[in-house]
Amino acid sequence: MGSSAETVPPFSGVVRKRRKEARPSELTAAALQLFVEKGFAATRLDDVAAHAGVSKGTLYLYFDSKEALFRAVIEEGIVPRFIAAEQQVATFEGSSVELLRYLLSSWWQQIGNTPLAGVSKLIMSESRNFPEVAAYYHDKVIVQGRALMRAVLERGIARGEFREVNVEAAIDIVFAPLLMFVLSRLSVGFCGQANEPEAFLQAHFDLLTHGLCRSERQR
Amino acid sequence: MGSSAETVPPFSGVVRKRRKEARPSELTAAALQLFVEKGFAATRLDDVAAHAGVSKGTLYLYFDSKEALFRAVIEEGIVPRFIAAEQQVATFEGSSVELLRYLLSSWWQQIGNTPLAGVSKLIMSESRNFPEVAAYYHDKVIVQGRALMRAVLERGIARGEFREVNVEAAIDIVFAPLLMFVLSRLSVGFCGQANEPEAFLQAHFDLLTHGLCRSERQR
Amino acid sequence: MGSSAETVPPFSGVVRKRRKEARPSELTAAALQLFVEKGFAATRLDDVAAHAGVSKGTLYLYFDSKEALFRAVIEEGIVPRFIAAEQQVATFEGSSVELLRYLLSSWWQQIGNTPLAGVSKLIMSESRNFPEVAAYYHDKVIVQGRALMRAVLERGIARGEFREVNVEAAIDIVFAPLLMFVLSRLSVGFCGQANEPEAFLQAHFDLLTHGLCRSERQR
Amino acid sequence: MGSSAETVPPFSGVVRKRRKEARPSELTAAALQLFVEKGFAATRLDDVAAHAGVSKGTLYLYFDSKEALFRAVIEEGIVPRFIAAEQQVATFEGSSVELLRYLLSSWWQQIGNTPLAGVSKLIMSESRNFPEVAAYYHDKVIVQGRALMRAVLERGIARGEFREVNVEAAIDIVFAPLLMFVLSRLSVGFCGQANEPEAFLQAHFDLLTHGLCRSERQR
DNA sequence: GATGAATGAGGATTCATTCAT
DNA sequence: TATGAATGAATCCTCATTCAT
Repeated sequence: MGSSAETVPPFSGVVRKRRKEARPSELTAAALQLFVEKGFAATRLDDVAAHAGVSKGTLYLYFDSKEALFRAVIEEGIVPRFIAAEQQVATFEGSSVELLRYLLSSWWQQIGNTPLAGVSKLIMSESRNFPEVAAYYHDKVIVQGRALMRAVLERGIARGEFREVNVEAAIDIVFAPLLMFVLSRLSVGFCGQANEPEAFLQAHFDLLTHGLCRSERQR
Repeated sequence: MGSSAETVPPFSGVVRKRRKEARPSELTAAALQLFVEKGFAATRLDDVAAHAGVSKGTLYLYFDSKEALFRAVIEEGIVPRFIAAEQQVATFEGSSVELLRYLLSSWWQQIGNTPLAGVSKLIMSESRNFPEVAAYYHDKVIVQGRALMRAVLERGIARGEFREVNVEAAIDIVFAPLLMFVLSRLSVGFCGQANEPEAFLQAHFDLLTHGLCRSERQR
Repeated sequence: MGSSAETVPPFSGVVRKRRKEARPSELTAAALQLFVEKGFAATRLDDVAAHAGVSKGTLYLYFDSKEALFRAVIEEGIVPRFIAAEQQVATFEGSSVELLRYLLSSWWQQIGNTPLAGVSKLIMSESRNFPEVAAYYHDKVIVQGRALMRAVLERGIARGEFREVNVEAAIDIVFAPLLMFVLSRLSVGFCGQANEPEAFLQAHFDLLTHGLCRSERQR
Repeated sequence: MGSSAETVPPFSGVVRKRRKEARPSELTAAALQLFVEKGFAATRLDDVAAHAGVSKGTLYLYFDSKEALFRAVIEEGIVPRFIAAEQQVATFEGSSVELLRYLLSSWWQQIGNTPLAGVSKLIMSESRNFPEVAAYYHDKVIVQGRALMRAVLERGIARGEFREVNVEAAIDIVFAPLLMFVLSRLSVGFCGQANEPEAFLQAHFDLLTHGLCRSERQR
């Protein structure tokens, strides 16, 4: 099989590389860290190799090029747990507020508070340079994630729990503080309190559900 | 400094030696665009020069190095209109909701919807590579901006218009959707509807003030 | 001067990774030649690499910069054989004239008539541009060499063989014709007879010991 | 006028440049100083212009190129006083020792101890890069100077004042300490006592005429 | 004549990529 | 499979040279 797909394979192709299974995740982990820290162009493969404890040449046993490594980092960073999550949303029994809280909390624990959060920054920084990768990420993550949140919001509206808000906008507005918090952490204290995630999450949830205003007439 | 040819070069056929004063901002404008699009490291100075309509060497008449150009881009992108804004906040007569809307709307019109928005993305992407620049930006922009928003929120709370929220967190939460919207636009459609800013802003404001939930008991 | 393998690597098919230890001195040798010929600034690293039979980038595997290469050239060009020589001077049994002749002859054979002579020209040409390197050379070579010659002259004076001359000046005066001869060769026939070193050395020695004048009363 | 002298004029041509007379000697003086200090290639015309107190462009009013400036520096640095000197040698009445001393002393005062001394260093450093200039200098200065010294030495030998030395070698040997002293000064203390020219000259003359050895039998 | 902004070819340096071991 | 020496294209930066003023 190594014979055919030598040249640049289509990004979303199935068989990108022999030895795909053998790819040490140390390599992509090291790459993710450095790409997030310095950006793609400013990261040297020497450094990636050093961080992973291998020699420079070894990288090329597993990845055809720096760009292929980038793609692998993104691919590997995509957690396709959406189907399970969709199932949970569909069968959730509690209130929509509880469902929302559960979802945000899950995201934080499984992505936002892990190295995977870096993928978000990476996509944001590099998407103009790698449109196909960005498109891939968009389809696999953003569209899916938005669908999930859309389901939650529509559930709440349908059940009379939520107001009839602009759902498409609300999806982004709900995610935005989490993403900003994460991006801020990966930059250099973009936000104010990059140190108390729990309090921040709690405050976000509180504001989201209650709104800022004290009572009807203040609005 | 001649009276006429302040901005656009006078349409005399050839323009050798335009205005030495105007040149730098043409260069930083081109640089901002490309830095935002490709990132600092991936931007070639040749390209910057070409975009500005000058030759490579000309850049070095105004900036000592690529890094100095980056610094200039950030510095020039900092709008120190905070003092005036502070004054306005201090003397504002209307409700805090109106004040908040005014502030967000102003930011959108004067920064978010202009090329200056790129500076935010730039800082986010490159702050790890340029800590001093990031620190400078932090002091001049983030701290100031947060102070402004803090004043608004505290005003609302003091006047009984706003609930007693976690102010520090709220500051970030209020800004986050605007920033994400902007970052999304500068990336590749990170959010969903990167095309209807007004609706998005309106939805954000609505959600912010009213909250998601229909009534007290839903929460 | 061997006919065949001057430039071409030994006839094993390909020569990747020769001897990592031998490489640097091949590079400095090439660099010395070109630095002497063209001067530091006018020498292109491309040329140095080509002369050494490697590619441009290879230079940077061994030297951090062009300046580092220059320093290495000088350092490698320093022959610390002074201690042995000092010993010889201290224990020499013959006349001081013989000792002097021996010393000059040694210098000629071991330095003046070898590529190392180029180091002298290099130091002379570039010392203003590389003060620390010049200082290093001064300490390691000039001071040591002068000490050696001083010992010889003072020996001769002490033993009544030499007149009581101005020793410090004499040191330089003794060396000057040798150095000039060498510099002349490396330039473009600065002196007259750059072709008969032996005769020149002999004439210098003769003049040095006998003086120009025929007899006492001519002076 | 731009039509005629466009192309590279032969170096020794008569009409090299219009405006030759008008050439401000500040320019060549500044150039000489910097060429001697840094070498030709490492000297920036900006610096030359700044040292001369003019703008960069002004240099090109007087010299077609950097190389032309170099040529002018050398040309201007050549003191064609040899004919007068030859006359003096031919008609000198005193002893050859006195004549020799007079000559060395004159050289020191008129060249060695003036900025013109730099020309020697320049020629030595750059002759390989400018063979025609070196050839020109050789013909105008070295050949003439050697002829002068040859005349003195042959006069002394003919009159029985000097021993029958190897004249061609002796010429260089006589000049070498002076040149080295000068080169040393222009470098960075190549010799030992770059600070007492008179003593050095005296010592050189003493050694030259008397020789190093105390008496006949020491030799 | 004089200026200095503008140019762009040239050279130092970096780093992704290759390949013999 | 793993290595790291070697490569050379790409890019930053310099500076001699030009030319409109």
